[in-house]
Parts: sequence; structure tokens; C-alpha cells
Amino acid sequence: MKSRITLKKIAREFGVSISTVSKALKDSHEISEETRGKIKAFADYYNYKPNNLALQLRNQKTSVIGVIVPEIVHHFFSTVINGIEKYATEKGYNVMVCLSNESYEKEVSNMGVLTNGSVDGLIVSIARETQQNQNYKHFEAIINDDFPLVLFDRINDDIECDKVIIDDVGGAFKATNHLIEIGSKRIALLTTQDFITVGSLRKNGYIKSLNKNKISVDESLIYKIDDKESLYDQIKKAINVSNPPDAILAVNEIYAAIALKIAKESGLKIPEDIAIIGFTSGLISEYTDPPLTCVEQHGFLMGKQVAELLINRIESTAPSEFQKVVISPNLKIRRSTLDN
Amino acid sequence: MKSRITLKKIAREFGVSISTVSKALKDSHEISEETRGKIKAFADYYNYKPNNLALQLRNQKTSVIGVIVPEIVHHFFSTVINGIEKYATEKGYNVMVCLSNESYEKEVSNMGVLTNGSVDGLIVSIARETQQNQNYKHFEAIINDDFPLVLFDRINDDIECDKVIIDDVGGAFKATNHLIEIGSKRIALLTTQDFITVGSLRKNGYIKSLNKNKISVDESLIYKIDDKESLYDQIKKAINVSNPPDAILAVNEIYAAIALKIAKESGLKIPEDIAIIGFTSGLISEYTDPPLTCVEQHGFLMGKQVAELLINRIESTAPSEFQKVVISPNLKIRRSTLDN
DNA sequence: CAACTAAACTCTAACGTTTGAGTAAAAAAG
DNA sequence: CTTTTTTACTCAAACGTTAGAGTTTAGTTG
Repeated sequence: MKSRITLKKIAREFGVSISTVSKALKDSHEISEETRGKIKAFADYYNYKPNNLALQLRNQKTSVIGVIVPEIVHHFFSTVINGIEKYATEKGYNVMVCLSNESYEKEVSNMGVLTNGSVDGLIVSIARETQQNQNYKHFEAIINDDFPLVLFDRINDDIECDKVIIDDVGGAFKATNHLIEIGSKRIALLTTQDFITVGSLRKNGYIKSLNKNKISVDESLIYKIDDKESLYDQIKKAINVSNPPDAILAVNEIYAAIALKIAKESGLKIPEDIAIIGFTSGLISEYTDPPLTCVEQHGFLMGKQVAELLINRIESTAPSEFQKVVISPNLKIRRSTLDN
Repeated sequence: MKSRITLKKIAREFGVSISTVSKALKDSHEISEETRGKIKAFADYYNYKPNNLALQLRNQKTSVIGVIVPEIVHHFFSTVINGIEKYATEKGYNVMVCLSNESYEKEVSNMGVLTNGSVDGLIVSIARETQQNQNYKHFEAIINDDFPLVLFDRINDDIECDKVIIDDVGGAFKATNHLIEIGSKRIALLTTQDFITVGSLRKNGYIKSLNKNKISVDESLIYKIDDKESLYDQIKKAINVSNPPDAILAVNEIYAAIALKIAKESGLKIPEDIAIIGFTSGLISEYTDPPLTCVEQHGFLMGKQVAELLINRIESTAPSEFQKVVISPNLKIRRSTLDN
């Protein structure tokens, strides 16, 4: 790669000092019309652009936001990133995306790299392994430095920073209420293992709705799916039983789509024999047959919120209280719970 | 944000010079055991980490790869990014993702920002608007500087750099051959407008297969879908006709899923009355009923390839010929083309 | 005891930029 | 013709780091 033209090279070309060139390019009145003109023409011709690193170092400001997410091939996360990028660009920031790949170690190393001057602030959704280990030392380190940080979706309440979450309890509550309204009595829950916070929150919403509707919680209807084994086999066990449930609430889209598939294969009619609701993150729910009713998570809005909180934190000088923004999901009713 | 500790501050603390500190932390024999010890302990206590910007400026190397894609909420692109990130991390690089949002202007500005020192190399998939305008000046600029650049998927042959593409012609050829083999005679093509290169390449593959199988090309069976209008209405016009096609090849997953939905609504049996194949990028095809046969694009592999080419280019000193890597897609046969 | 060597530092330049302070020469003012 | 002002510059420091060259002091050698 050819090295780019710098102020120094232009200065040498005209036998002037570097600061003369810098000022000339900034149209400073300190430099004569004539000198300004020739320097600008030359710089233009050689396509001079100030070096970002040098500017960032001098200004102690990168105008870059770091984002660390567990995965990127995931509709919800990529939608959030899209929202972050949109808001960040409007405000003159670039976005640097890193993946933790659900690994504690990668999360730590990514945070280490990004916080050493590369970015002005950080947005993180915590890796599964970190949530499992409950090891948040790497967060404490940057919190102590008052490094701008916003957590979203996969958060931890002990970390003192701005946060944005979906109202998972409310979403599951709404969904369960809807199932009860359409007459379901035995609602199975397909959830994740307990350490996944969103999974357990959604379970709480499910239980809250049952309680409110005076339906006793039947633990045998709650299935904790392990993502490392065959989803298909595990979900089959929830449906192919002697006394199958009359409704299913799945904490994500894939579980719901698989449940739908299995139910159909078992000859069950949807929603007559079994109604199904999932939490959406993608487009699958729209194209299944029947299309799936789902809890919509508003990832784009979430991204904008997250970016807004972070940029405010970066740009404000006065310290202010940390905020926790809760985004209410809404229920998108489709034919998997409603005949038309 | 509290300012981080620097060599200068440590130097001041012990009344030594900055270089003493720098060397002490690097365990240089030039510094006495005693001084080294206390400096290292102090640095450790205050969690000293060298500032990246300063290192990058000094070393003229950022170890960051820039990626510019048209969208991120898109299974194919996010999968490619995943592959890039995987390989880049292995090689000690970070990834900075920017979105062109299909806009020429954003592509130009993103490239401008990233190439001014922020990254060591750039990976781009060209925005729709840029392909439409045929304006590639911004690429020429960085090509002239020998700035490391790799294009993927949405490429332009006039830009001299490394490239990675899917064999779109071959994929569509395979898919069309398969349809003909199962007895389809009137195969409709749901494609994009001509300026989208992948769309027109897939059309070429379709035509190539018809020619090879001695089926005349019926232009009235080729539908150029405009992404800005209602996909549903446009695709309906391809199916709800007096003499409907007996097969559909769609150049992406959404078109295929919508076609499937419309065909079912119209009372057509799949695949008996109408067989359907799409190019996949996501998970939809797996969960439709029947599941869709599709051309699989290997985005992750593509990402690794792209990153490998770029990092080789960055790290090699000797100039070498530009490569064009072609990845062969494969046909995943599901029930939308085959009874079971 | 002069000359040399080793130890343990410091200095300086470099990466590329900005900006306030300093300076020399020319022009204007008194 | 001296003083002041203006013009058009250059200098120096700063951001944080590294690495080779230079310096000081003490100890060793012949």
C-alpha cells in the first residue's frame, strides 16, 4: 500500500512548516491568500485527508462506538445493531462490532481491546457463558473508570450502568393471557435453562398470568430446552404425549416453529387442537402455515434507545443517574391462535 | 470518564523518564531489577494497558478490518460477517462494520472514513444505488493507493482487486435442471431488476439450463420484482393467471416463501401443481409447509475466504495477482420439489 | 590512575495532527 | 524616523507510545 500524503509531505513540497499547511487547509486568515491557494490545490490534487488516528489521539475522541453481541447471525441482534448504527451515524459516530460468540473469554478480550482507546463507549449484550459463571469483573473494571457503557437485553442488575431491556415478563404475560382468553387450559411452556435471564423472566410472566387467571402451575408442562442437544427431539417430548397440551408458549421463534411442525406431523390441528405463540426475532413466523402469533421485540427501536443512552453518556460532562429503559413488546396475533 | 493511566503518569510518580517506564514494562535488561519491579507492580495495580491509538499511529498498523455491507438485518450478510469475524479474530484482527444501507452516498462516506487510517483493509459488498449509477470513482481512489480491498457477492469486474462470489449462474442452472428433471415444463422466474448483478446472473443460469434442455425461453414467464412495491401483489401476478406455471425459481428466499403462500391460497398443490425453489439466505425455507428446496449460499465459508484474501493482501509485501474466488452453491432438496 | 566497560538511566525522533505563543519583516501611524 | 500594528509565517507542545542513540556514574582492568 502506498503511503498517503501527509501535512509533512505537503510542507516539504512548498518549503513551509507543517503548521502553515495545516492552517492553510483550514482557511486560516493567518496564511496569505496565495499560499493558501496553492497548498489547497496541491492537497486537493493528491487527495489529502487528515489521518484519523492522529486526530483521534490528539482530540482524545474516536467517534466510534463499540458493540459486543453474542451472535450476529440472529435476527434480533442484527436488528438491534441496525438501530444502533442508524442513530450513531446521525450523530457522527461509527460502529465497531465484535462478537463474543457466547464465550466469557472472548467477551473479556474484546472489551479489553475496545476500551484501550479504540472507542468512546461500549454497548454490550452479555454472553451466555458469562451469565452462567456470574463473573462480571471485567465490567467492574470499566465501571470504575466511568467508561461509558450501556447493556441491553442480556443484562445484569449488579452492573451499574445504563440499560435497555424488553419487558419479558409483560410479553409472556400478555401472550399467556391471550391463550387463556381463547380457551386454552393446559399451556405448555418451552423455555431455556434457568441461567438465561430472558428465559426465566418469560417463565415468570407465564406463571404470573396463570396465577392471575387462577390456573395452577403444572411443572410437568414446563420444558427447559437445552440448546446443545437436538431441539426437535426435546420438543417432541412436549407434544407427543398421551395427554398433549392445548397450547404452547415458546420463548423464541425457532422453538415455536419446530413445535408447529411437530404438532402438524402429529395430526394436530392448529389452533383448534393446539394453539402456539412464540417470541419473534425473525421472519419465520410470518411464513409458517399457519403463520405464528408472536411477541414482537422491537429490536430496531431498542438499538436506537441504546445508542441514544450511550451517546448522551459520552457527550455529557455532568454525571447523571443511570437509566433503565424498558421496551414493551406487543402481541402480533396471527392464525396459530385465531381462526379466521 | 476518568482518564486512564499512561506511561507519563507512572514516570512522574517515580521521578523517572517515560522510556524507563516503557522499557521496565517490557522487561528490558536496561532497567534495574528493582526499578522494573516497582514500576510493574504500580502499573499492574492501576491496570495499565497501552493506548491502542498511540500504538496504531506509531506502528502504522491498526489490526482492524473494515466491512461495508448494504444491510445487516439479512441472513446472508450477517453470516458472511460472522465468517469474516471468525477468521479475523484468529489472525488477531478486529472487525469494524459499517452499513451503506444500499445508498451510494453512505458507501462513499463510510469508505472515506475507514480508509483514513482507521483500518488496514476493507471488505465491501456494493450498494444497490452504486450498482445502479455505475459510479465507482470512490473505489478507483483507494485502488490507486494500493489500499487492500476485497469485494464479495455484489462485485464489479472493472474494479481491480480480490473478489469472492457465489457461482450464481451455476446455482440457478442446477436449480432449473432439477425442476426440469422432475418434469416441469413452464418454469417462471422471479428475479430482481437488471442492475442487481446477482439477479441477472441467476437469470442467465436459468436461461442456460432452458437452452441446454431445449426449452424455449418464454419472456412472459420472467418477472422482475421491484423491491420498493408490494412483493405480494407482484408475485400474485405470476401465479394467479389463467395458465399458471408448473414451477417457480425465485432468486431469493422471501420471493420463494411468498410464492409458496400465494400458491397455497390459490388452491395449488405443492409440488404436484407447482414446484418451488428459492435461493436461501435464512431459515424461512426450513419452516414453511412444505419446506422449500433451495440453493444454499455458504455465507460463512464466503466470509472466511474474503477475510483470508484480505489479510494475505495486508500482510504480504510483494504484490501478487488479484484473485477471484468462486464458491459453488449446492442444491438442498426439500419437499417443495419432491414428494416423499 | 588513566582508560575502558557495564549498568541504569535519559534524550530524541518518529507516527500525524492542531493550536496558542512567538518572531521577523513590512506597512502604517504618529 | 521611531514606534506600533499588521501580515505571514514558524516553533513548540500535546495526544501516548517505542526504540535507538546518548549520558552519567560506578566499577573494573591493565
